[in-house]
Amino acid sequence: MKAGPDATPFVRLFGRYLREQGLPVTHQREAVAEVVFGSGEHLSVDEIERVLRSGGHRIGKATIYRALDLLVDSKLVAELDFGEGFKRYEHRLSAEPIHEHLICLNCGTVIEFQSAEVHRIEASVSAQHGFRPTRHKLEIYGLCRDCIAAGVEVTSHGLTCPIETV
Amino acid sequence: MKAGPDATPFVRLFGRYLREQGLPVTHQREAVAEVVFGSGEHLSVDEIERVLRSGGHRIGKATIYRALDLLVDSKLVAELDFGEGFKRYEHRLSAEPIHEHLICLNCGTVIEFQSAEVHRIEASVSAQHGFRPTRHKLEIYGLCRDCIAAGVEVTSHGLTCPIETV
DNA sequence: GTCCATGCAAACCTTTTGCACTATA
DNA sequence: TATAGTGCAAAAGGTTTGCATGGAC
Repeated sequence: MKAGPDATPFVRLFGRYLREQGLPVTHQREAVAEVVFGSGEHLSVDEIERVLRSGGHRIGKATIYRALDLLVDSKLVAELDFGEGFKRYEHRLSAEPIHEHLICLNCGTVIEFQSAEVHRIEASVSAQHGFRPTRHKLEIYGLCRDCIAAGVEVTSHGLTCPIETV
Repeated sequence: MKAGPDATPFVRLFGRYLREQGLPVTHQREAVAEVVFGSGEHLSVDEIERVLRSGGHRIGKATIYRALDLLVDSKLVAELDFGEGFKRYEHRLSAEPIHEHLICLNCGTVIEFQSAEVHRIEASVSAQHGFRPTRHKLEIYGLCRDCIAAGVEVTSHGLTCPIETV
C-alpha cells in the first residue's frame, strides 16, 4: 500500500458528517474511513479488509460495506466500477476532484487524467437533449506503455472480413 | 419489445463467424443472436430469456450466457455495464457503430449520442501517456427531460458545508 | 462416430439482510 | 438507557462451471 496523505483531517470531516446526520461515530467507521482516505489507490472491499486486518482491526465485511455506503453518501468518497465484477472506492479530497481513467486491458493499471473538453461535451450534449447532468464517466481501454513495451497484444477474434450491413 | 431491423442477415453473419472458428451453428445460438439483432434496445440476459420464452423457445440461462460470449467475441455484439449489477447487450450493426450514453438516474432511460470530440480526446490523451487505445466509454448521468418535467430532484445528502482540505 | 453444445443444478462471487449482542451518545 | 451499529451467517442476485445427455457436422 502506497503512503498517502495524512488521513486524520478527513476522518474528522467524516465524523462531522455522521454527527450532522445524527449517526454514531464508531471505531469501525473511522477505521474504514482512515484506510480509504489514507490511500491514493482505488480500493476494493477485499483490499480495505486486508489493510484493516494487517492493522490489527477485525471488522466484518458487512460493516465495511455499510461504512462505505455512508462515505459515499457524504460525498467524501466515490464509488468506481471498472467492470471487474466488484466495486472500488476512492477518496474525493485530492487536488483533482474529477478525473477520467485510462485502463490497461492486460495488467489492469489505471492512469488518471483530467479533461476540460469532457466537461464541455457533457454540457453541450446535455443541453441538446434537455438533460440535466450531475456527473460523468470517461474510460479509455487499451494497452499501457509497459505492456506495449513487453510485446503484449490484445487478442482479437472477430469476423475476418468486413461487416456487410444488410 | 420494439420492432427492430430484420435480424436474419446478421444471424447469418454470426453463423459464418462460428464456422470460421470451427464451432457448431446451433438453433440455440441462432435464436439468441436473433433476439439481440432484432432489438434496438440494450437487453439484459433476463430480457433475452423472456423474449425467447415468449417465442416458444426454452433455452437455459447458461446457454444464453455462452451464446452471448460468442457474440461478443465475434464483435457483432457489445457488452454494456450501466452499474445496475448486471450486464446488457446490444448489436453493433446499426448505422452508428460507436456511441456514448446519457443515463437518467431516476427512470433509467438511456439516450445515445455520438461525439467526434471524444475520439479526439481518446487519441490525444492516449498519445500523452504512451497508451494504445482500443475502445472507450463515456457515460453522463443525470436527469432526463421527462423526469425534470415531472419535478424529480436528485436527492443529495453530502456534507452541508464546503470541504476544508487539510 | 466424434466433438462440442445443451440443460440442469450446484457452485461462485460480490453484496445485502436478519438477528442476537454490543457500543455510542 | 435508548437507539443504532456490529458481527456472523444466511440469503440474494448475477454469472460460471461440472457433468450426463443430446445435437451438429
